Amino acid sequence: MPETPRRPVGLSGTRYGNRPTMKDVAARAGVGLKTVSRVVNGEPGVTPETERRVQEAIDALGFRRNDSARVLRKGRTASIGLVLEDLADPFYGPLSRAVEEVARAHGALLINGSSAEDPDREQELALALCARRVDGLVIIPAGDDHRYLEPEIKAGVATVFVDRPAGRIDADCVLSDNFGGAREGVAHLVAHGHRRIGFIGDMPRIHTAAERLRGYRAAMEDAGIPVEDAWMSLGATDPGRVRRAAEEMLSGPAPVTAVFSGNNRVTVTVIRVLAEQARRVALVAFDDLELADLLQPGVTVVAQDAAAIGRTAAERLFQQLDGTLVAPERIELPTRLITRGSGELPPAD
Amino acid sequence: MPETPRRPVGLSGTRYGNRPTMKDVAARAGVGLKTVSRVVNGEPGVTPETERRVQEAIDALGFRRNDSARVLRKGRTASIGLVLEDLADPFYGPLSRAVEEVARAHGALLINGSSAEDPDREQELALALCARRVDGLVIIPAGDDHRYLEPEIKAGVATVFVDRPAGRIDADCVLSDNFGGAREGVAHLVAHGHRRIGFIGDMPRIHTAAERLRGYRAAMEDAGIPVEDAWMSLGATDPGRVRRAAEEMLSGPAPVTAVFSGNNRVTVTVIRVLAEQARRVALVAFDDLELADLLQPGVTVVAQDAAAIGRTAAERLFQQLDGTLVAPERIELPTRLITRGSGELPPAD
DNA sequence: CCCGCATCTGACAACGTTGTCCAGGCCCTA
DNA sequence: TAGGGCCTGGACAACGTTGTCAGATGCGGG
Repeated sequence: MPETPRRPVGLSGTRYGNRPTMKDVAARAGVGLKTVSRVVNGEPGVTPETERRVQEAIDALGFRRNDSARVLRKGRTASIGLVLEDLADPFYGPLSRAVEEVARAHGALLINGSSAEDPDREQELALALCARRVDGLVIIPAGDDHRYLEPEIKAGVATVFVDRPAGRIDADCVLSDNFGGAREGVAHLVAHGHRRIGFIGDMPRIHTAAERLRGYRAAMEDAGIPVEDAWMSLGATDPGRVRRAAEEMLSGPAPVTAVFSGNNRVTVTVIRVLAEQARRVALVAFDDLELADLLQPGVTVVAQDAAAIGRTAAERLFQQLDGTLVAPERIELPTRLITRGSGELPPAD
Repeated sequence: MPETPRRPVGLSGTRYGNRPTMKDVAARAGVGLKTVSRVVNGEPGVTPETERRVQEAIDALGFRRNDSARVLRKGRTASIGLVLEDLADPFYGPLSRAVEEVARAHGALLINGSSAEDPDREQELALALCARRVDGLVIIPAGDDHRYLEPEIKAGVATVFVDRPAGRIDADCVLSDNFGGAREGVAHLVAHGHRRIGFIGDMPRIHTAAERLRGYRAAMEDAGIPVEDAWMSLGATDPGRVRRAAEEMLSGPAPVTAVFSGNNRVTVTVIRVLAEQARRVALVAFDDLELADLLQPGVTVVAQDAAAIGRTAAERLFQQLDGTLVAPERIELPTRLITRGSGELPPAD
């Protein structure tokens, strides 16, 4: 994605086009303004004859109700905002879709934006959405301080954090069991005889990355294996860096015999590197991949259910709006270990 | 994605929360309404001292400008709508992200919705977006009649169709060269000695599917190969159907020796089926896949550049809004044949 | 024939912002 | 010191809709 010049989110320029309003319709139909409103909204108390005249005028003028004005009057926008990291990431597509589906079921539209993992951009987006008066906000946090949302939440904007917890405020959040999933995945490798197990993850300032790392450490400790620094790579997930990290831990006198990959972006690079190795290196990856079962060997993964996460978050959001909920809660969804071969390879010393 | 109950897109319920308005800020700062507006919008003509007082009041009250009201007044929403088929589809993620990026560069937000390939839902969504007075609309059509948009376009809503052309109206559209790409892909198989080549595509009522089929036929005709009905499957792309179709054309006395797969959903199933076959069957697939190069053999694909398509469409949309454009145009973006092995397999008769 | 009631309709204010325009105060100059 | 111009600030209308409320109309019964 190319860097595009930034311009503050806001309005500019002049009015485009000229649309008929209810007033125009009323004039044409020879009725009052409110009668048009009644017809448009299907309210009772309009004679069939009057309704027909109004409907005709509507059709003739191509009138369409202006929901902006409606929003202003009613105070609700019937739209929710979704701030995520990158819509192009295969993990967020299904998540976003699930949120949209729930929103749709509640008659709401979805506005979304990508933070590109930039806390400032996350804040800018979230506040822009609040300025639009979205009824609720689903946020996949990039930053770790969300106090800027306090006035919004106080003002009634329903808010659910997803994938990573909110920072420095008390709010609903829906997470995967990153710790448990990673621990299970690494334990799986241990169970297949591995002791020198590498971990390649994202920057630990990202909650999921930190939790998965913690899971890795826990599993190793459970197995009584002291972890060596050379086995861990915690940093950016660009292919170059991951490749170097992988190659490094696969070389030397005591190379790792298995790798635990911390997320889907890391995984694709790791798979490439492993495919180039002479010896077979075991792999368990966090996040599922579309063709994981067709590779040789199939990739054993710790799968998150992105759709379930999105659905849960959105449902909770609307529960907040319904007033069903009282206290913020932290919901952790389980992960699922799917064995396909790569995680069951024995150590090749 | 589970089917969710439908509810018409619209507003309901009562106002949530109570937010401070400019009036409140003005009262607290002891200034006039318009002065607050000036400060909020960074307009000139306010003494530093007054500005400070206003800013204090804003911070104290947690005021945030209500963009709904602003929209109503200014007539522009600084938001564009994107109607696509399914956000969870890996082809649309990058496309959506590219549109968002361009929108962001123009200070606009992106509202998007999935049509789920349902024409009614497409229309419902598009009109809901128009009611929100989006400045522009990027549509990946599900239906083939878009006359319902005529009043909107006349009223000044910029509109660009993507991936498939508009139906029965004259509008900008940005497409891949589906015909050329498919023709090239099939010709590639012919060049490697194949004559019995299967085609598994989507329903021909979908423009891209029809074009790719046309490309297939053209390439076969170029090669002087009469196409047999048994070699073609044109229907839904659910795994079951695709699997049956593939297995059918791979059996019998004169099975196909190569398959051209019409889109990414078809491809994943076809790959599975081919992997189960005793003999090696060549494959060229329309649409690239994330791990295509890591499979055995690597999958030869005709790749579309989803990001470029999205970017082009969005840029054209904003050109419409700038008044730079005059007549609707049809833009076709080239595809790219990427050889990775599966398309270069010789026929195994 | 008139009253009461039910039904239908429309005038008007309000939502929160921005654009227009004018008032008042200040400073500078004659 | 009076007059003119400039700068700051505010009153008011307007954007297009919906909620409130009261007026108009029609009909049946007393």
